[in-house]
Amino acid sequence: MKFNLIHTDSGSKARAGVLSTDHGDIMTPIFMPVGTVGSVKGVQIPHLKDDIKAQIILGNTYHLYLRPGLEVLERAGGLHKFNSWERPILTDSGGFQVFSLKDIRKMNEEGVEFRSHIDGSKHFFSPERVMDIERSIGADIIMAFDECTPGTADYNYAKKSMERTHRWLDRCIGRLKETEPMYGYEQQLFPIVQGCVYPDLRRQSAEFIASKEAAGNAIGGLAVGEPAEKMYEMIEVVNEILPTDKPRYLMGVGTPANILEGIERGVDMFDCVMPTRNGRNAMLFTKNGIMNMRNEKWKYDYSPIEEDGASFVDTLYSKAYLRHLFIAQELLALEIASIHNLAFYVWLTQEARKHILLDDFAVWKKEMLEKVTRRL
RNA sequence: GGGCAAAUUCCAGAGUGGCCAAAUGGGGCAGACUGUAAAUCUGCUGUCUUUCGACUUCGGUGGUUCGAAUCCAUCUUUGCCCA
Repeated sequence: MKFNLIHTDSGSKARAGVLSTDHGDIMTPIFMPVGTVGSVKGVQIPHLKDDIKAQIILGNTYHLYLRPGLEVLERAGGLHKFNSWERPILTDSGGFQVFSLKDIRKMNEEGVEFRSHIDGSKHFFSPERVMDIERSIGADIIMAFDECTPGTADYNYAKKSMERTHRWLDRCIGRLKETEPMYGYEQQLFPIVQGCVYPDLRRQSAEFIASKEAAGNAIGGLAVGEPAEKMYEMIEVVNEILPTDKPRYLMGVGTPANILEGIERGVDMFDCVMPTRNGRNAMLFTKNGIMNMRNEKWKYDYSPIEEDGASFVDTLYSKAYLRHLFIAQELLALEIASIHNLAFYVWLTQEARKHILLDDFAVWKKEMLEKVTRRL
């Protein structure tokens, strides 16, 4: 895996680069659609590839481990073969599930005991176990097993949690050294910076993570309950320390505005469920603002979903028609909205890249930010 | 022609003397959603008012009662049954 930093914007910290993997290149900054259980909900591979122009998608270790299970994935030859996505894949480790499924877990130094949200069965994840599972899934980029600290955590908890994430990281690295990729291509571990909203913890964590000299580094534990301004401040603190010659991945973020702010502060990779989940709930993101497609105001609006939109769905279908599909609870509504939002998100990051290369990112971003946050 | 049953707020449908502006579901309107336990969840949905509250509603009309969607009379409409 190689990261080639092509240009850094002169008016900001925004960067354009190319991350090369055995499944192809990724033009950063990039938005990565989330495909938790091995599918980007509601979107078929050809649309993902040719229309949305996704360059890399996510999968989730916790979910794939529970269903379909490792046996199915291994016999398929890994997740790429199983879901027919031949481009790069990144797997999250289950660290976020430790956070979001907190009612059905027990955590200690060794790892985390979960109850399956599907059938209640007991399972145990340790850093070593998670690395083995990520080997079986076979993603190009595999995330370290961390604890995603809530944004509201107090200093002491945040510190302890961060230190445990660091110890777990060493165990992840150790395990990967003992094992080999299963399917003949490279897998690289991205460690995760924690530290909640406390600048000194974030600095400490960023230094620890940077010292591991991983192929790429992630910033976790943001957009989990803290104010957006805190998040931006933490990104700045961390990116002061993380190496410039490695990609930086801001996990789970976010709104189009969050992404623009992240890029401006030197983030290269993003993922978020927002375009798909909110899309399924009738929220459309466009370069001119946000639309709730269930609103009555679109009832007789036969204009395209988005003029000059990033996807074929934008001009093929009208606002009134898409509204009708949502009101009638037609499956097609979910598909159209998901395709639209994902295409917009990928377009937004690739457009940012274009302006970084033109060296006018800061100007473009300011204008875009204003448009993208409007409510239509 | 005779008999029986029923008419409730946008729809369906509870309610059978005061706790009823009226359950519940649907529909409608709006909001939330950030490393996906989410095609999910929340709020509002007679009128006026910021709230408190006031006012008008349960097919029509007229009664009984301190008080009626609920009881009585009658009319209208609908459904079912018998000729």
